[in-house]
Amino acid sequence: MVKDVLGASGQNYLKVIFSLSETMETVTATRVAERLCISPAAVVKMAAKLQDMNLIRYNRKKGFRLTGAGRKIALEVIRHHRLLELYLKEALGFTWDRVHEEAERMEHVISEDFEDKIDVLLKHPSYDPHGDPIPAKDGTLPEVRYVPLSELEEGQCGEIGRVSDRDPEMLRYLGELEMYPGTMVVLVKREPFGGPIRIQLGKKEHAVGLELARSVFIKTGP
Amino acid sequence: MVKDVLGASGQNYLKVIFSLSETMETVTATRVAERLCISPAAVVKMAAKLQDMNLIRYNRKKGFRLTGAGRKIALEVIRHHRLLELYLKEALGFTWDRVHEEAERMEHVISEDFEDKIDVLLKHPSYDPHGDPIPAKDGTLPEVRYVPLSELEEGQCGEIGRVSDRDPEMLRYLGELEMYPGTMVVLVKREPFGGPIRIQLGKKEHAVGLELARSVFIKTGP
DNA sequence: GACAGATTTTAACCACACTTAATTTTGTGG
DNA sequence: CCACAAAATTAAGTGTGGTTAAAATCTGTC
Repeated sequence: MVKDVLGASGQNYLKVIFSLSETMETVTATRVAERLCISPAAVVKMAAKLQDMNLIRYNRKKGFRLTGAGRKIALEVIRHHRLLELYLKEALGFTWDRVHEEAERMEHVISEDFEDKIDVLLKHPSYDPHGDPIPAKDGTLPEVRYVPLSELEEGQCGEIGRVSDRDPEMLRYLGELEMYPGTMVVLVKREPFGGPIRIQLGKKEHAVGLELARSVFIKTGP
Repeated sequence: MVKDVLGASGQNYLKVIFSLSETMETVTATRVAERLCISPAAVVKMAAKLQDMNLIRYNRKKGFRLTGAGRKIALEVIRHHRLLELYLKEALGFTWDRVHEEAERMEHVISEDFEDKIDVLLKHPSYDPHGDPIPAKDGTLPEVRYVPLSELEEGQCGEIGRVSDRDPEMLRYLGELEMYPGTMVVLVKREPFGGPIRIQLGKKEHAVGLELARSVFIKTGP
């Protein structure tokens, strides 16, 4: 497998660079460092190595960009991660707030054979439990463009497309509110001055904080 | 988990020391080095560290001995390994010659939660696909004492208890011969001068080499 | 009891992936 | 244009887990 030239650490850099690229135009060393919880110095050092291996382009101004080879590896790792998340939930009964951590470790050690087997068992799924798209084996990634719940207009409704998987606490809370991908929400009212956002789910109404509303992404009209 | 004070490397030392102890009275640094495919020097160095951590006792004469804490960790890792082997075979359809390698990497990253979940799914199994006993969560290990097929008397028969899981080639070959744990064999004749051993399985007779016969272990009478 | 040949251990070194601290670069307000 | 803070980089050091080569220690034989 292409990625096997790299240790778990290098794989994580590529994965993080890829996902940061989806949100930001320029991915700086400092951003990567924050996401990986390491020092910027370490990132700069690894950057040189990854550039030598032709997996990324890096310069101060334009930040990190993945090369074709780098992107390929990033997608392989992300595919592992998301397939594992779904597998842990569906086959082993993990709750959705626990799958991220477990997948984070397993993604670097499973073989391609393992990957293929769970892919078949899950019937070639396209989305993980948090609504993130699972890259196909050929590197294709379903294009999704959601809008944060916090950006919805008052009265506007939509289906939850995905939720941020980074904070288990938040996931547990979202679970209590039954805010899963696929659920319909209506933004009832946005209280002013950083106040909560009132939303309706089915019959129930809830008031959720801005931080949470920024971590829930809505599939708006076609 | 107790073992989490150690990296994958340290865990492997304990695992290897444990399993070598089952066969040999004194486990020397050189034996451990061979098994781990590293230099004896590396083993001696790690030995000092593990001794500091109170996981082993080591001296030139008596070799390696696990302390209570060391044994506990070794059994945790072995439990992971064997549960994973069985899980990979039963739940994911891996063939028995491939499970060892995969489990070898996964055993160091799965959580206790993962362990518990596959244990339940497999209905608290006692043996892995090669017939090796799976340590219980409390550190209990079914006592098994088998005799190598190569030691059987001519005409003696018995049930295959376990086979060595180290060589995938051999496992594939054993699979072709349908020599799985649970299968009954009769030693028909032992050809002299390091010659093959003729055995009978069901209706079929085979001639197998000494190396193989030393890797298959027979459950003899009670 | 000396000595050859294995083992075992020590020593010096390497790669990896991080750290902190000091330095350099860069973008911006005054 | 200059100073200054923030960001990026370099430098030096750490811990882990390996290597090879040389030194020390055993072991068995004559």
